[in-house]
Amino acid sequence: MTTNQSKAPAKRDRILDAAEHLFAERGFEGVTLRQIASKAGVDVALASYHFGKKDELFTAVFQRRASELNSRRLAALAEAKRQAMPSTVSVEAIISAFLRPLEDVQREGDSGWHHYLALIAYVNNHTYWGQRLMSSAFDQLVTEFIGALKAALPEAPNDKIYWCYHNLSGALTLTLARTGRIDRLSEGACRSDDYQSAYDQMIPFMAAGFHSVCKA
Amino acid sequence: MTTNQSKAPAKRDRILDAAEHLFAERGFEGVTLRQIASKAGVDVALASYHFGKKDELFTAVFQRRASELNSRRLAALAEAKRQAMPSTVSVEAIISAFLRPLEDVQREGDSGWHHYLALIAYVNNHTYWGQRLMSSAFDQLVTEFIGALKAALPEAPNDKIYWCYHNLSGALTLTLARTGRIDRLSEGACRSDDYQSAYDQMIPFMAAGFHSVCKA
DNA sequence: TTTGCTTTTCAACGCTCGTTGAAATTTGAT
DNA sequence: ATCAAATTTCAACGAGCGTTGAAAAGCAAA
Repeated sequence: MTTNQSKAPAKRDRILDAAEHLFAERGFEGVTLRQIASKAGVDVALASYHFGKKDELFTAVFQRRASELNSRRLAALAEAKRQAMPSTVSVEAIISAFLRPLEDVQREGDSGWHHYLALIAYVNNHTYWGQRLMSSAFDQLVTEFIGALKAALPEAPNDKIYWCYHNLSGALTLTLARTGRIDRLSEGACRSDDYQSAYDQMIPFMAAGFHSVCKA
Repeated sequence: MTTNQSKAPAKRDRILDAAEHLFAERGFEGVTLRQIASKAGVDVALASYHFGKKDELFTAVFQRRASELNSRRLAALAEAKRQAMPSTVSVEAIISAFLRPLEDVQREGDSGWHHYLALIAYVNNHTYWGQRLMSSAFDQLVTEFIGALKAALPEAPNDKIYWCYHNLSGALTLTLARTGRIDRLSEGACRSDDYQSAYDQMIPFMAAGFHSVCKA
């Protein structure tokens, strides 16, 4: 029951990995514990033993990587502030610090991060889970970035900042979902899994949007 | 079996309404046919009689309002083109023609459109349903708007146009999902159901983004 | 090797699911 | 009023669900 240290059983993590993959692909109700256990090579009862109810497993999956992602994004924001010294950091640099860590973990990491980011997309668009999980995992981080944006756009009305962040969050969420729709619409000119191109254009796009809306 | 005309049984439509509401709120697997039938005040077997399998009911719900929405958006685009004559229509006017009809149906209509737009958000972020339903319902319309954007931005690279549309689509999708997240983040300064404010800022935001990315 | 504790499996429970065939009811044309 | 067709309900099916208590296996200290 204590947080296992040196001798962590591998099966517990394999359940988290399998659940991460399947929840991201098919959502909470679209996956059964038996499918998760089967993918993890484990008896179905083991998931209940380690995590309790199904929704507690879902929560555990979601929170597993949240703090590391927050650390990376905060580090990127701090680095942007350091580089901008002594002036204030630009909107473009803030957005870059918000997005590039996602590209990083997706590139370097195993497929776990890949599925985790798709899971964020699922949760962020989901009323029930979004209310419960997004706030506890990411509100503090988002508030930090919003504060930086307010400093970079001192004359912006308060609500405009949040609406602009909403635009950024929505575009990002659709990117993370990787539905393949842009691939079909563009007849192959764009690919859902081409994160670099996605962020290369998204950063100047969103910066221009912020400046356009937040000037008055 | 023929498409019923003058004397349509009301229960068939009540099933569609109930399914629309519940599918939009909880997704395909998050809703049972018994819940739908109960909400419609109807026996559970009636859904199968009218629509066949559960996924055929889902498809019927999604396609019911698609063509009217397409008509409204196409009319708005045609009107924008007419007003711009003899010059070409602006990016901002194109985006407005894409978004404002959504605001219109949500304002005038019964709650059916309200739930339907949330259902679009669900489908658009869903890999399985998105692949199947979005294309058949909306690809033709989107291609029409993309063509207008290409005409308004003649020097824009092809892939940049699609990525910009992707940003627009993502922000719109999160708006339609109405998760309430922006309400909490902004501590009430913004409201998820304030469509007018959402579109008022989204239109200039996206127009500035398009111009910024699609110039080279 | 024994002992105690954690991890894992086994077997089963009570429930709800989507679907269906047949019966009952409603409807509309004659 | 009759009758055939469409609609709606009824009752039940087999399957799969999440969850659980007890048994089995693994493991580390003595």
